[in-house]
Amino acid sequence: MPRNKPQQGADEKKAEILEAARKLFLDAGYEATSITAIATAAGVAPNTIYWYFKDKDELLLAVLDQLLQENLAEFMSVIGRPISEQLLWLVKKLRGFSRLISTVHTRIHESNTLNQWHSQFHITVEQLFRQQLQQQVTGESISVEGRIAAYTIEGLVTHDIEENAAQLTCEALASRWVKP
Amino acid sequence: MPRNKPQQGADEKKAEILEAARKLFLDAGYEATSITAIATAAGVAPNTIYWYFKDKDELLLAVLDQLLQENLAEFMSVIGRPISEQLLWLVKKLRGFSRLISTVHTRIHESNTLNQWHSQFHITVEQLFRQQLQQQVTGESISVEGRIAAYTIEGLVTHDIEENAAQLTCEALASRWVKP
DNA sequence: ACCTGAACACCGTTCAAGT
DNA sequence: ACCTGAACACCGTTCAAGT
Repeated sequence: MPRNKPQQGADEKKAEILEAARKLFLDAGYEATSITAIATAAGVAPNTIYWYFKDKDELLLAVLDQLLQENLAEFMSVIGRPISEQLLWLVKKLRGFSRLISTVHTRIHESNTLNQWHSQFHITVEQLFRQQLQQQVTGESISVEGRIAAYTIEGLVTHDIEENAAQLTCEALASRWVKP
Repeated sequence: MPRNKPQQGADEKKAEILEAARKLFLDAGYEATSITAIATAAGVAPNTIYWYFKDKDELLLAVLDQLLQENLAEFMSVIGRPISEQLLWLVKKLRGFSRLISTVHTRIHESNTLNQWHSQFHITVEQLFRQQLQQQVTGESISVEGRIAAYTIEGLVTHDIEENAAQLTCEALASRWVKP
């Protein structure tokens, strides 16, 4: 005997908590954002959050999933352009999440689920690179080139250097892949 | 009128605290290590630590300084070898500190002194690369190549992939810098 | 099913007091 | 100068109790 109206407003509440967490995580960073702060912003008691999310890490995971989904779609639209432009676009885009990216790398060692998410993320990203490098690079070095690109971009993002230097670096990366 | 014996055993105590912190930070990570745990390992009361160090970040800084000094000297001895070997040596060496490296990147946003230390560290490292690339790469791209190398190594270290993949990546990096 | 008040164990840090 | 007991404000999380 199924319930047709399980609860109205419940999913909305969860969305509100997630939205509050997202804003605070991006603005102040994961570490500096307390559960209490999220609860206050969402208009609930702190422990209410634990009805919707297992713990603070699962809240982070939900935010990451949301950000990934949004920006992956956006990235697809830029895929036709020259590779150096794609790379620079990625760097600029990811700059907004640099704090969170560092947090993920740190919390990998404390949260197993976050570790899995991160691995899956890199697999996804490197597959994207692979597709583009397929016609430009000899077979055996594709995975290596993908890694160099991924790590360099990660470095450019998390070490926020000047925009000009980032552009030069992206061009240098792309120039590696022109066919002889 | 100078004191000749300012206090005996005082510097030793500080060294003991530092040693305890270093071991715990490397074994369990900075975040998972409480001041109380360090104090217990050093045989003092938790608040005693604050007589020797301003806060937990300054303790981290002291550990980093110590590790840097030791391993910089060690690195000098490998400087004659082929570049790809140097890179792989670096990766293997830094693997032992990967947790701490991630922590530094995260805490940059919370601690100003740590931020300064990190900037200075990258300047030092890139200067080392620059010296070696000087004879192999055209002048204008030296800083870019140094950055790619530094970030790739950082990625190899913090994403602990298989040793073989790391080696291939180091060789690919080095092969970029052979003179035509 | 959904939400909360109260409590728990812990955290980094401070302060007044001891020697 | 060096060290500590006690306290402070806070943290993420749990639990019994309410609706």
